[in-house]
Amino acid sequence: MRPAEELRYLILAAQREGNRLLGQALRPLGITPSQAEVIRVLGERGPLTLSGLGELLVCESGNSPSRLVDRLVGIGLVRRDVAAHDRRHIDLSLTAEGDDLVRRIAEIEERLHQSIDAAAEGRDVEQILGFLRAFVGGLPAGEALARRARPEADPG
Amino acid sequence: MRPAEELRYLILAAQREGNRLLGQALRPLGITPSQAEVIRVLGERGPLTLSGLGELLVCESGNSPSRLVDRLVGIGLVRRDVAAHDRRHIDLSLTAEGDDLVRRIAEIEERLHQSIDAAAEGRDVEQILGFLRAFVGGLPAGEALARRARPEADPG
DNA sequence: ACGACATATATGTCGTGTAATCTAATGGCA
DNA sequence: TGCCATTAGATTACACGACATATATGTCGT
Repeated sequence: MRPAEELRYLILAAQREGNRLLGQALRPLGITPSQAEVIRVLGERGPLTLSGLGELLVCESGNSPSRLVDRLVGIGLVRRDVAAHDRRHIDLSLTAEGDDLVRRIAEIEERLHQSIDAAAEGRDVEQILGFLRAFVGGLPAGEALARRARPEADPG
Repeated sequence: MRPAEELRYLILAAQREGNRLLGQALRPLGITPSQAEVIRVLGERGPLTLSGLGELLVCESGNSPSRLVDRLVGIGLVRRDVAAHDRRHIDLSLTAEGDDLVRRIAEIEERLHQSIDAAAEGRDVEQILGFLRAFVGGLPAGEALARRARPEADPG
């Protein structure tokens, strides 16, 4: 198997296993990894419109994250209000209950990040970051992440 | 954003965008990326039982890939026969039509691999491979890939 | 009023994880 | 030998996520 193919499958495997581990860790909170991403983004950048949120999410890159948000509204973690100045827009913000989760999510994610650090131990992380940034650069999910990780550089 | 977190999201972004690109490229063949993985594995290692196939798939890690295979049987690319010696087992093999697809899939994947090579240009691929292998080592999807990439080392 | 465009929602298909269930084979034991 | 519990393999149901597409609705320029 040529290196590029192994790399492709390794990325698939890492994403799937990481998501599975995170899902198990988040289960006591009653939310999924994608839902946790929404809550964390709203906690840091909220309030946002639906499409504004979509531009910051790595999951659910292409479309508006309507259904994802619907479930969070359904379980009382997110509030959605029609914007006064433009009724096409939806203002999304965390409820008090959602706000409480932000910190607990961050703690759970931190444990995952520590296992990532362990795998990166003794390796040149810049090589890895550079490769992945080059691959996703210009693509929707990559741009969303760039807006999250380097918000000042956002020309939009 | 700390490096481990960016790494996590970069892996998510790369997997999603790569899968999206591959899905578009495979669309003319009428199959999805996961289905393509099944066909390539059956082409190289078939015939296999359902659980034997499951042990070689990076997608669909935990369970038997019944549903995935069902769709391939439905569109006439895979044949399933109950094993004579043990009726719990299912023997899976490619139909002639499925066999024809193996090469065309390989060609499409090759173009994706070239864009992976482009992103890896000038970078130490061993650093990247090492990190990802360490992260998924011991986890189901990582083991499946190890059996694929390094079949001789499979201890059974 | 009309059309172009942006925004929001709805839907269909597929993929994936979990868990429960079904069936077939196996092994222990009277 | 016959019975039963256990194990293995496969299937199914449910929920969520993701991509593509279609549709409805609102805003703005003309």
